Amino acid sequence: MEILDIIKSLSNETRLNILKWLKDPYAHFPEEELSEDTPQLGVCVSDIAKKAEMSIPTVSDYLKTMSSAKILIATRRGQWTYYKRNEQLLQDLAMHIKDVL
Amino acid sequence: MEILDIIKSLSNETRLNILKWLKDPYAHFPEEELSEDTPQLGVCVSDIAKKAEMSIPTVSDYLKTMSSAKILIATRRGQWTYYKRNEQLLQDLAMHIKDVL
DNA sequence: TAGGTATTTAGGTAATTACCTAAATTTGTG
DNA sequence: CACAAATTTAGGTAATTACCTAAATACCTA
Repeated sequence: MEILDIIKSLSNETRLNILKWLKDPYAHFPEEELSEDTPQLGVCVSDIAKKAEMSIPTVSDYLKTMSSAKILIATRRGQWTYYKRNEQLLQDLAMHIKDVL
Repeated sequence: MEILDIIKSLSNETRLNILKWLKDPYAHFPEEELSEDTPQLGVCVSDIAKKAEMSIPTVSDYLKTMSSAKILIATRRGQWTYYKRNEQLLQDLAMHIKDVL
């Protein structure tokens, strides 16, 4: 766990919001963008970009940064890339801050 | 707790190191820089700057940033400003990441 | 009050980050 | 294969952050 990369990937308001939205996609994305696979797969780049009101390339890069830091998990399915949270890493991060930092 | 400011104040390697050094000053600073007051007061700016091998103004600014985010607590004592960790806030941060983020 | 030490503030440059648009790539489909 | 949709990559500019030195301030003590 590269703590500095993880923290850096969280040090931006939009990225932090994305993380929160993905905690409960059903509460934050329109119904027609969700499916039964949403819990397993997460949400695709363009839907997240729309929610963030930012350009797709910017958000694509944010998501890539966050998955490099292992905060998000990417799944390519056809032409779509879905991103979901890495709950395990977030719990590890909390424990690390609690005990190590 | 302004989570974004807290995370930003941790998103730099030197600032992260300072936080760790202050967790146990006796393990990280030379004996002659420590006293019986160290646990209550923390360590002064110039000693931290020396340890970080960076200029005093830079470190002074880092420490100010961190205490604005409430991660550190500053105590002015004569001509010295001592900084110690805010353990409560760090625990709150860990819980916030665990439960809210 | 004078002079010394610790710190902070001001002001600067270099590096990094935050975005964007345009172009390239990947994948599905007729 | 050609074309369309989703994404990524490239390449750019503006804003922010990371440092530094010099100057100003705060506080001590003779």
